[in-house]
Amino acid sequence: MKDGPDIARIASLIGDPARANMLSALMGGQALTATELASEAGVSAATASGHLGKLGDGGLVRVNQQGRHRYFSLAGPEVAQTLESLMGLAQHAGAVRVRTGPRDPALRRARVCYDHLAGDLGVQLYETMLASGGLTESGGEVTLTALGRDRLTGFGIDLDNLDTGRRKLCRSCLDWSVRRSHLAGAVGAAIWQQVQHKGWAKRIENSRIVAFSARGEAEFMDFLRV
Amino acid sequence: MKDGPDIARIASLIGDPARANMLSALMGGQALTATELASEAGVSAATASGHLGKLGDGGLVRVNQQGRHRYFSLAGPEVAQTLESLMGLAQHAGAVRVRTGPRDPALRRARVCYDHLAGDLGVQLYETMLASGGLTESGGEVTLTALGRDRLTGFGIDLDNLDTGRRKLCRSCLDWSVRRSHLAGAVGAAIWQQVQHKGWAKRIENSRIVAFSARGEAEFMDFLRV
DNA sequence: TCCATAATTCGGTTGACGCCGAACCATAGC
DNA sequence: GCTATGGTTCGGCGTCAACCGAATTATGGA
Repeated sequence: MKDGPDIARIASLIGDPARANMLSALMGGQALTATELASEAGVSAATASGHLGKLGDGGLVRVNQQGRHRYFSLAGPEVAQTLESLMGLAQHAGAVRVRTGPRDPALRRARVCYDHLAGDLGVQLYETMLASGGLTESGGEVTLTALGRDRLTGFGIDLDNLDTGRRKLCRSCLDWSVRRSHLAGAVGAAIWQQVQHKGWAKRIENSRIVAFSARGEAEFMDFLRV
Repeated sequence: MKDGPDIARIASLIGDPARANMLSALMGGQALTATELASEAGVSAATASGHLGKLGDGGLVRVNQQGRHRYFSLAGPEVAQTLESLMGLAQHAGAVRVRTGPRDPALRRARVCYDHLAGDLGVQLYETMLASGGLTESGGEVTLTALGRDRLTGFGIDLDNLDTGRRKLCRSCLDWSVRRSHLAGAVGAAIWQQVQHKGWAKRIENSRIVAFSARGEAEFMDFLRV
């Protein structure tokens, strides 16, 4: 009633089913057009437009005009993190959707979280990088070591180009399915890009699930073990 | 529309202003009665009762019957963490309440977050414990070292009694004002208990602000420096 | 036993918001 | 220029949920 940020305002933004569906869809990390989001949410284009306006005002999504298309994406990693956090709560409260098909285990194994890898494999990546001394964590801050930089450069990631200062290089993000952290931030995103680029894995259409090829998964595991 | 936890359900629970006020009040960590929460939210007892029922169904609050009073508290640390996360977003989106009085700096300096210390001092505690080797962090898991256990025992905390397995001993919690982590979990709660017990600080009535005495703050700082 | 206080349940009102269709603006391509 | 398509704005409809007062059920104390 008195102090602190106005939490109800943005929670109610997320609290509408149509908007929540849109945000969930955007958790895939891709920018989507208004009509795609409308179909994702199951509402008409007019309704979707209204919702997207509100999400924009609330600072939850960003717009990117491109010709006559308007591409929407999450406003930033903090938004994605909050959404994951909410998913964790919902999961815990047993409020999973009825439609929990056989795809669910795959979702737990590997999925895309905004713009980086999550699920079992994402957590594994993060933890082995810590254990092998490529990353260090202190005070909630995650940083690359010299060793880690070397290894990523060898993996084909151009770190100098990444470190624009606009976005934190490394960040830990709590995983709703595994309940441990995985690697987010610019480096997390770059790794996911590279994994796709090498053909090790790709996203399943219209889903957050990441499918590794047999060979890709083996190579990924090798990369972890180094 | 299809997969994952039902995020809209619980977000809409938090999204109602009256309920959000109640939850914010419970972030103080104390259990409050239904009437106290009603006045906190500015609604009638009847309305509050309805809200509390919903919050209970949604798994966000726990009830504790004591005589003819029913004490409500947050269902767990995950709930508190999610709320802080939402506050961070709201803060970032500039959606702070109009009523940002002079009390705000005090809130940033030291406050109680559910059942442990937050704000500048909370973050400082966490970071010096990491830096001095009392804590280690790995894969999002925070653990006490032998050194850390010694120091806490010397501080007057009975760790054996704390480690019931029911609750994680250490956990990092993202701070919405400082945007870095502070120490939560059973140990975080115990430290806050002990700080109060030693008379170093106490909560301001009906607020999350923690007021350190001059002497108490000095002693706290000494404790950090060891 | 009886009264005061905490809390929930019920009925009815009201306002807010999500929804759509249709009309309207903008861009791209011919 | 014209036309197709993406997107927003407007008006009106319907529903849902928050709200309160009053009645009802517990509990504790005199």
